[in-house]
Amino acid sequence: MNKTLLISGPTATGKTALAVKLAKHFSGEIISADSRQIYRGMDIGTGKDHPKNTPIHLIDLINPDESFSVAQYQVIAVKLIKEIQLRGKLPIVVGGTGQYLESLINPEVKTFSIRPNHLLRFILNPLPLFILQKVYRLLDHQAYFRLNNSDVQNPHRLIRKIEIKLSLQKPTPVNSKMDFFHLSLTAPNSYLYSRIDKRVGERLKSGLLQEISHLLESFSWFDPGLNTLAYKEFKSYISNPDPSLLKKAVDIWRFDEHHLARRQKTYLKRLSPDLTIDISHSLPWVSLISRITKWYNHNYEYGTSG
RNA sequence: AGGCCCGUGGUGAAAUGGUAUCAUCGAGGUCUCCAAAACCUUUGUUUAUGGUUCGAAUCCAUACGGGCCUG
Repeated sequence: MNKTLLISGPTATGKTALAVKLAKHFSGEIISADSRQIYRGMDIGTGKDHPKNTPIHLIDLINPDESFSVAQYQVIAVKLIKEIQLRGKLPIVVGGTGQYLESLINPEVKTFSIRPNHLLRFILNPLPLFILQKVYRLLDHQAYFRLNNSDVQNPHRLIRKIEIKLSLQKPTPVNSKMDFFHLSLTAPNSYLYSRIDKRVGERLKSGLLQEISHLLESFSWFDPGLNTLAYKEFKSYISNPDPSLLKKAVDIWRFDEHHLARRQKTYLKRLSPDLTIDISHSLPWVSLISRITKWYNHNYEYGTSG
């Protein structure tokens, strides 16, 4: 049994609620693929509004002053998926972090195994873009000219590419062969935006600002966790609680959420889901269940290329 | 009603009479260790009608819209 159900979708599409229902129906266990819900204590802003009686794996893994990466996620998630499958249950991966999902769908890519070189990053970080371009061009002339217009101007991506090029490690892929069913939720932008705006108001009311103040007792704005939507926008307001700054912060937060939803949509489109459901229409529950059941019961032992 | 200001993309601003620019929103995209990150591309503008001028967002007139002051 190597079946794994994937539920993706931009923010505010109700992925978790659907996952909980499907977990009951198929006797599954939920695994989060969310790069922000891994932070402990960041609950309201990242939307950890999960039902208490349903356990969710891979949330609350680290403190806001620690950093985490896809490479780590990939290793932990693959291991966990296998464990759940051995227990005879269906792993249901739920999340909106496209890169995390992609690391499970395409595990054969090897560069994740090349570890970060913090000294190198420290040296390269302050350098201007054109120097980074020059360095990478010297290291790998052909690859440099194959870069697209977006990547060639992206310092982070250039630094990572230089790091890989200079690494002495031998790249090794993660071993994982799985049968995924990728269900993706979506909706028109205007529909998502109004849901987001409503949710923003609710999160403020449920005490987001108190959560931020509480976090700041132990952590700082420089910590990676606090550089997150729903938190970073309040930096200036927290240091100077002026009502006009609050309104500004909330507006920017809303726009950041809209922007996020759009980027998530483009990323998830690229992953070509097996089934995409528009949540602005009513959910076709019966046909959805039968579709998943069909996949779940189908045996791939012979006759398919895998 | 009179007087004085002001009208530039959806929003906020810039432009000695000389190619209307920038930010933001909006839209599309890139992607295998910051990914809720970082980066790229892009639609859209001088309130209207006249006038002066080789040339008007800019100067003038009128209308319309807004603000402030006075009654």
